[in-house]
Order: sequence, then C-alpha cells, then structure tokens
Amino acid sequence: MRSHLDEFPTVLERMESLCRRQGRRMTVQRRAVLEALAGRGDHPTAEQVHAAVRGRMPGMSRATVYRVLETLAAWGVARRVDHAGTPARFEVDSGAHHHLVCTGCGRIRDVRDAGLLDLSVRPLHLEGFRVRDFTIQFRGLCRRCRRRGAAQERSSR
Amino acid sequence: MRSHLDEFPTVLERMESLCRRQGRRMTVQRRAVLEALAGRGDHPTAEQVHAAVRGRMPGMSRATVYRVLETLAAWGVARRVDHAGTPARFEVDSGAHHHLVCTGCGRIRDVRDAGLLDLSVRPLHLEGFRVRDFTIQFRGLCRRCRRRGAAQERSSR
DNA sequence: TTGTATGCAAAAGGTTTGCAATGAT
DNA sequence: ATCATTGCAAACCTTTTGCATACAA
Repeated sequence: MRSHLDEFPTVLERMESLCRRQGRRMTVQRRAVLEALAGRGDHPTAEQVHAAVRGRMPGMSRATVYRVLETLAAWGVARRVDHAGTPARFEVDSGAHHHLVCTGCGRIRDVRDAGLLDLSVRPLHLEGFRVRDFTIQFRGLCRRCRRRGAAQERSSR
Repeated sequence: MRSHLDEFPTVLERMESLCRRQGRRMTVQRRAVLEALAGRGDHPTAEQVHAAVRGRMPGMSRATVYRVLETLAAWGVARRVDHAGTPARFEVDSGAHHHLVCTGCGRIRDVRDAGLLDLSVRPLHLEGFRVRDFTIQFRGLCRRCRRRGAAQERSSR
C-alpha cells in the first residue's frame, strides 16, 4: 500500500544529491520544508508550510520558508501552483498532472488522468509561441464548500 | 472582416442592460474601462487599463479601475486571467477559450481550438468536486522572448 | 576557513477598504 | 432625493530584499 509518505527518502535524497552536485548546502531548514511538503497530500501555501515547520523549529523565519520553496521550485524538486488572487501553493514535483481548484476555499487537488495528458501535440507551435508545457485547471466547488452553500463561496480564502 | 472592435457595441449594451436590470449605474468610469478592455486584443493588467483610461480621464483613480474590473468579472462581462506571481490580467469575456502564457514577458494570448473545448465531460465529478469549467494553460515563450534568449527570461515582467 | 543560507526587519507590489463626496436614476 | 459609485489615502497581504550573523562543507 502506497502513500505520499513513500516519497520521503526519494525526495530528500534527490535534494541532497542536487546540493552536493552544485556545492550548495543541505540545511536543517531545507530538510524541514521538504519533509513538510512531502508529508502531506494537499498543496499548502508558504504560510501553511511555515506554520507546519514551526511546530518543530520555532525559530524558522517566514523569509526562509519563501526562499527554500523558491529554491526547491527552481531545482525542480517542488512545483509552484498559482490560481486566481490566492497565495501560491506548493507541491513536491511528482510528474505530470492537472489541478482541480476549489473556487470556494482555494484548495487544490491533483488530477492524474492518462487521457488528459496526451492531448498536447497539436497546438505546440501556435502563433510563434514555443510551448513548453501545459496544465488543465478545473475550477469548481469541493464537497465541503458545496455544502456550505454558494453564499459563502468567496469568504474563506 | 471582423476585429475585436466589433465587440464594442455588444459589450457596452450588455453592460447597460445588466445595470438597468439590477438597479445599478452605468457610470462614465465603467464605460471607459469597458471600452479600454474591448479596444485591445491583449490581456492588460489593471495597471495598464488604468494608464489607458487616464489618457482621456486624468481623474480616474486606481481603486476605481480595480473595482470596475472586479464588477465586470463578477457580472460575467469580463474575465480575470491569473498566472504565476504576475499581476492579474483581464479580458472581455468572449466565450470558451484557453490561454497561451509567455513565461518570459507574462503576455497572454487566446487559443480558440474547437478540439480542445470538448474534452470536458469525463472528469466532471471527480472526488466529490462539482466542476464548473476548466482552462488549459499553455506555458512557453513568445517569439520575441525566444529571440531575446533564455538569459533574460524572467527579467521583463 | 569560506561563502552559502538564515533571521530579522523593512520594503515592495498588487489589491482592497473606510469614509466623505459625487453623481446617475 | 436616494443610494450606488467614486476618489483619496491608508491598510492589507503576500512575497522579496538588505544586511549582519550563523553554520555546512
């Protein structure tokens, strides 16, 4: 039985190897952020990562969380997911997939559907653009927000 | 021969009718923003709309531009397009289409491809989500940014 | 020892908001 | 006359940055 926890050793190892290869440093902060990110199935905001990490590391500063997250994204270890006017969210980079965005609470869930990952090809050189990749963003309401009703739809961001 | 200018009367009429129907007001500011938006083929930021409108209306405040844009989006007359850490961009709502986002300069272009608009149906009730709509975001480099080279890729946002 | 990474606090951007004044109906 | 909308300025929130300090290699 697999869970997102299985990614733990892999991601950390990948990070350590990247550091070594580039003469960068594997700090406790980087490890902590990476573990916090890999240790959950959702797509936390920088703020949520900060809160999570602070549990064990009260001294961890917000700026460091932002910097580490940016580094992870730049190195391809993590990925940044943006939507609407909401704060950026992050995930461990785990291959191609799309996103289901709840317009109520801003939560994001992964959609891994083989069929959806193949449709690329055709418009790849549209209007002089060199397309590098694409994502499908499904927008809607998650079960919880649907229950709460449309009235509060935009209030809990 | 059609151009985006053809939408002019239609969008303004739609807006006026929406105002009347809801007892809201059709102000010169709203008209100006809407015309500024309809009068261009790109997806301007609020700031760019502000600059454009100020040409004719020096007194127009930034806050009003934001408020009008928000109203237009809420009423379905305009649409808000977000990407990455860049400021929000806006367009007149002109039916279903997708976006080509240049990761170099942040510019957005529409992609209207019939084939891409049909793939919906299947994942419409994924994991308790009620999916309302979806967009495909193609990321890549526009011709100009490609010429400039990857070195400056992120500098001209 | 060396220079990368961190912490702090301040700055930066984009966007929103309170409130009195304005103006569309 | 009434109440939606505007203008101004200040507030907000997320994210970035400068600089001295800490610490991984």
